Amino acid sequence: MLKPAPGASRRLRDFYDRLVRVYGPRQWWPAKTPLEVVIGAYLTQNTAWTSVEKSIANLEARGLFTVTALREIPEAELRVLIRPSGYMIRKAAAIKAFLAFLDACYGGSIEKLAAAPAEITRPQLLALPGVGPETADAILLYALGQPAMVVDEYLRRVVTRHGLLPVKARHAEIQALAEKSFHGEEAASLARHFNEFHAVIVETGKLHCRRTPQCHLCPLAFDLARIGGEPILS
DNA sequence: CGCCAGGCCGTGT
DNA sequence: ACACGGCATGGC
Repeated sequence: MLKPAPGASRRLRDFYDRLVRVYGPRQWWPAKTPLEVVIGAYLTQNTAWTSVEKSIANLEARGLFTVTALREIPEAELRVLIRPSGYMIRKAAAIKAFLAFLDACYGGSIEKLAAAPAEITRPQLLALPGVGPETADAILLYALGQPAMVVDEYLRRVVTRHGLLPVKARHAEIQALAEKSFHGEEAASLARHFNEFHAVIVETGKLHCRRTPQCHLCPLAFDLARIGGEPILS
């Protein structure tokens, strides 16, 4: 088991607090309805949000942001509409699989899905094709309102490059560290913090270069590293 | 042009 | 158990 560095959860909490002070609060997901959050969560996998917006506009124009409409549109047509956001074959199949699951297990109702406990729904989501931990937790948090911490590539870069966790750290370990950073919070405010954390991480994501192995060596990250006039994680 | 984007999955060690 | 390549498209 890879151990976090001493004080890692407190340092990550400080980082979060400072990010919110500068970039937040966002209380977030750029979508109008829970169903639109779900679709967006699939479409944005390894894809720029600007590309996702084109697909969403296509779906919107066809009135497809209802369970009924999405259920009825042929998969081949769905592919064409989501083409701008890439991986159209996989993503169309995955979205169709979600609708089938929603129909089979929750009567086609997002509300019923949201009412079920995450201990049940998270494994169900993870069993769907095209749903890994980030997509599952994004759906749980932003579409279903449940306290699930979303761990993405940007957060991974932050915690590993600033030495909070070893570079080998697994997804679950990063998630555990992030959740521990909010230890002692009221259950109700947990979802609000998780929402805000992922929101500001995405907001500043471009500052964590893909190539540069050390944040403090990256010119862009250097700006981020001085949030509030002092090093964020040192 | 080449790299990157709010991952996930199948395959080979 | 883990590393690695493929998946599609568009923006910069």
